[in-house]
Amino acid sequence: MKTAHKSAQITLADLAQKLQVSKVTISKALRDHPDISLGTKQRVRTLAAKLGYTPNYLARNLSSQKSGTIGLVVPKIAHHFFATAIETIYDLALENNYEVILMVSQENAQREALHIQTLLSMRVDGLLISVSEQTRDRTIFQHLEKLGLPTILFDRILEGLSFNTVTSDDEGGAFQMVERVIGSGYKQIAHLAGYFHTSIGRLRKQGYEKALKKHGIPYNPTQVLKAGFSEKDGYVSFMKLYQEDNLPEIIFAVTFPVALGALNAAREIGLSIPEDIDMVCFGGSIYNSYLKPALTYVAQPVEELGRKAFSLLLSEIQHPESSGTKHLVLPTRIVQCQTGLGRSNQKNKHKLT
Amino acid sequence: MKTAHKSAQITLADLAQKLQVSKVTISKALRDHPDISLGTKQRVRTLAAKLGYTPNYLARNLSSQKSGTIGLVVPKIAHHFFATAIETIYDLALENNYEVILMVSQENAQREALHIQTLLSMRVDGLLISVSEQTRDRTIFQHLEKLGLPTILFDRILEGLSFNTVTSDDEGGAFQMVERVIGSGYKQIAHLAGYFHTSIGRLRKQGYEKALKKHGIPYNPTQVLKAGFSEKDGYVSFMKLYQEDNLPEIIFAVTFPVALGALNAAREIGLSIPEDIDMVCFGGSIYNSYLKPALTYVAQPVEELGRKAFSLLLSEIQHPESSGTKHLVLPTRIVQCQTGLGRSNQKNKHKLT
DNA sequence: GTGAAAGCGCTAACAC
DNA sequence: GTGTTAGCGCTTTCAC
Repeated sequence: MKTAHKSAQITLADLAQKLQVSKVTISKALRDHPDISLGTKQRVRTLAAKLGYTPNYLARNLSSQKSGTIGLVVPKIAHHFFATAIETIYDLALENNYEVILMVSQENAQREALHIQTLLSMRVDGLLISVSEQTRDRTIFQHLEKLGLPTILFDRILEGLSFNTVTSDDEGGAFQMVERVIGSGYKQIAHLAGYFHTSIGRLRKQGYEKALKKHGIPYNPTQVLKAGFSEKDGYVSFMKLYQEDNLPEIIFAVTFPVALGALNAAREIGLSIPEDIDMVCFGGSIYNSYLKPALTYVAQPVEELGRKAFSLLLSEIQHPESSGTKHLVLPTRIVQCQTGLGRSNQKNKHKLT
Repeated sequence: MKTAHKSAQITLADLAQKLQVSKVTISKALRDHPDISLGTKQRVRTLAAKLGYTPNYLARNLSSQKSGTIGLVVPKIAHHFFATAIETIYDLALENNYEVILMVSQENAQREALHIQTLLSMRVDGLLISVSEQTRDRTIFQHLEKLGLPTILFDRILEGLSFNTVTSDDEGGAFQMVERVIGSGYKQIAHLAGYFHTSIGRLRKQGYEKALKKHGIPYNPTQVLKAGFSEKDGYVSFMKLYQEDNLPEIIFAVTFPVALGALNAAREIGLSIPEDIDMVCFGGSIYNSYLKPALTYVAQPVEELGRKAFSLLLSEIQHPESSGTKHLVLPTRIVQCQTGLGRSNQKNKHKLT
């Protein structure tokens, strides 16, 4: 038999009555306010603990006009980058006495807008957002801008707005990687790209392009496939190249999941990597080292990114007046594994045309 | 230059004033209350949209005494099982007009208790919890019981409490897997187990034990290593077996991450799988198919588990009086991949002692 | 159809 | 040190 739920929640008034003092005294005692004597504090706390009193967050924050809460919006959760960033941010929030409310847009722009609305209605003190791959409509973001709610965009950002941002060096990382690949002797380098309306998609492609240009390799638009950031996208793009008989010597995938999808497609077709076709990507995973072959990739400073995003947000919350938009770009580095080592590693070419 | 934040949040009163009606009218109009005429509703909504009015969740829920929010507490986020469960639950919540507040305990019991407290103070309508591997102190759970707050434990549960639970058939799945392994000709089967104070740890070990017993294989305590559920634990346990010169023919790991850690250790030592030592585990991952070898594993009905947990919670919230504790146990199935196929696959034994 | 009054549980400002 | 008085922004009776 269960106790009816409603009846069980103790309030300040209950404590006040039991102790024959006013609600204010209880409230102050519980918050360790200097006004209250030690003895009273003790008695209050003891009773509160005994009765299992839990302050009502809604009432407290409504009354005090602050929430102690930040909103975190990410496109996905089952993804090394976001899972790590989320954990970092949770840790920092805990240290700084903030609660974080996490919302997952599932790469869906409508859902993203909905979640931001909810967070707004919860009156969070600030927002940390990594934009979905589908986001084109900026209405909700402009609304945020107008509100002046402290908001940091991280990793996947929207340009041309006044938010502070923290990103990896997407263009530079891609450039470096493609340059290295060229250095390994490759000339036909396909790019399984992200959408170009998304910052990381466009920038990584730009890095790719610049590296080609620098080394006098012509840009071949049929080998740049614009799609999303998921496994499925990588699979589809690889298959498209294959069906068009347009497979390159090496693939540079825009994200780790995309590379995984491509790997999967290659395996289905019966091509082995890196012998038949080589592959590198932007972004890693804890699972990469277990792959055969482990992919050479551009490593992002994920934790650093989470930390910077959080601390920027914190300072925005604490000093709302400080002007001047900041755009932090954190350096990436290449982690050399078993791919991208060059044509000498290829036992045979995949096409005999 | 940013607008000061505080000033920008519109309230019911603002709308009421602009429209020269009372706050109540606005409130009702916004909630589509039948009291209000269509014309008024229209005017109210138009203005609200124009001004970017966002109802204050805190005030609304404090006043109405319900939150429309459920709390979700999981041990980890970067783990296939939880990531999937979380996404499923988020989807269902959205469909049913609930917000979910996610808290991650990071396998830390204190943090778990803290988070449950916070959720309580947020006055969530119900709780979905998967218990951390470190949880021994049940105080907070007993408190929940006393409160009568609708609470469902899923996957990692605590026994002997009155909560409804949803789990995979941990014992049955383990039994089946070990029986199959025995059928493949193995006799020396080590179990990298979880903590036995955790439901899944104890039950999976029980399944392992029962299968051995049924087939007349003596239980060897030195080959059952009690540890956590993470990669690190798998690594350490494997190394321990190795250093004690006590490696078995095959390993049955309590979770996928544990298997991964063991895999890692094996690789470091220079043992190949499944040739030198074979390995299977409980629970899969989207990355498994990319492993070399892909591990044969006991698949859990993750989404189903999330769905059932959510719907149990919903019915508890809606019919708090219904008594009788339910313990749903969902069947698992074995996914045969490239391991656990038998000694005929082993090129050579790893020990020549 | 609409609105006035009361109150959700708490905190802030100011007395005493 | 402690308590009184007013709200926070909203919803809920219950009149009109």
